[in-house]
Amino acid sequence: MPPIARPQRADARRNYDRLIAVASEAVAERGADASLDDIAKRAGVGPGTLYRHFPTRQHLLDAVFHERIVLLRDEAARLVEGEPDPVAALEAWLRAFIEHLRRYRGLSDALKAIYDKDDELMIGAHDMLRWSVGTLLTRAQKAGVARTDIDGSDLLRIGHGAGMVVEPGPAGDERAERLIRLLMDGVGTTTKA
Amino acid sequence: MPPIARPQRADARRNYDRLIAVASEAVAERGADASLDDIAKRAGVGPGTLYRHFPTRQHLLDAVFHERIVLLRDEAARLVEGEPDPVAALEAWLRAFIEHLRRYRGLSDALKAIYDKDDELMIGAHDMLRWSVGTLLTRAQKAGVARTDIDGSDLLRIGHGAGMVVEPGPAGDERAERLIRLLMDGVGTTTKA
DNA sequence: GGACAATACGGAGACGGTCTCCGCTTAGCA
DNA sequence: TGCTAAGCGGAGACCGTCTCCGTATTGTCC
Repeated sequence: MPPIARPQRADARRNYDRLIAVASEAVAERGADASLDDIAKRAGVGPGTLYRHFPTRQHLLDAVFHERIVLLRDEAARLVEGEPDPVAALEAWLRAFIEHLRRYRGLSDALKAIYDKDDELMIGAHDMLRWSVGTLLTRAQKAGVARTDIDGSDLLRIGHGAGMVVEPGPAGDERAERLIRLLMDGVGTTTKA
Repeated sequence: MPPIARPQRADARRNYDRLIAVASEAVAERGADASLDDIAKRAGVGPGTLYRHFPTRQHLLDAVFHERIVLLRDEAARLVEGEPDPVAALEAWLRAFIEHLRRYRGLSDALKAIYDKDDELMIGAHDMLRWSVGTLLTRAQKAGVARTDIDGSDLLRIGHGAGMVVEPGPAGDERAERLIRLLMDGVGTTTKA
């Protein structure tokens, strides 16, 4: 799936951005099966416009996914900057990551695919995630408060698994919290060499 | 979602069983979105018949899910009987479990739901899974070769996460193997108190 | 600011999957 | 063999997907 270039004309760009924003809501509300015609309608454009910008549902989902990952990277950057405790920072980011997975459940296939796909969007997402978790984990490891026999990829994958297994909404909040504590437990140096 | 009683008349029962068998194939091949009319056609019945037995797609998926879980329980029983090494038995079952998840990817939502749903089918599935993993794990724990601070539920959940994160087909085989080894590593008594 | 490409829009409609309704068929029983 | 309850199945309404192409808008050049 080749990446779709960002459109040039002002009206096109406006519609493009709007579609992503509306789709983002729709995916959170109704999952990956949200009606595309409905998304187009809510964005105030015709179906033709949606399909020109995003030839398949997957293109649209990928774009939404990318947008959410940007937010997660920003969160990581903020934590590196503003949270001096490396463990607290890592935990906060993992919490945000798992929240993302629970809320945008329909996007978890996209996350699974970042390892394989090779278009610009997905490579970008992969890099951002690696940077986020890598930076936070390395910092904790250098401070001697995280075991050194795991890497960002491990943490990402296990966080992914955890996020997918916990239902969204308040119903799963407590279980999510338990899993996060378990994970952080496993990351700490006190647990294992 | 109330459970659907198994039909009584011979022809109805024949169609019911056939639909599940065909649906099972279809889900493995095309995922949870497989066309229901197509499943009906492949089973040699009209769509009306399918929808009478399984009012919603979820009913059909649940039935297929239940059938697969029966097989996993049988596998556990066989291992308890025929594999004297408790660790090897547990590992073999986990491998089968993860294989199931990779192959019947579309059923993972059903697995997630067994904790909440309260119809007969799902309670049965939950019990069978708990029995399977519980029996194998307890045996290993009693033999002193598995840590005692985890229970079947933990193992089920973590196996679930692992199975969902690895792509199906030969492409993911190696990664699946790595995760299984990691899991078994974590289960062993050498690792943790 | 007018005119002209180039770019983009949008909705009618074909297509395919979902699900229902109800007239017809069959199994099982006496 | 005849009766009746149970079950069958397909026509068709409905809804979401996606395309095609006539129309509209943008940006540019003078």
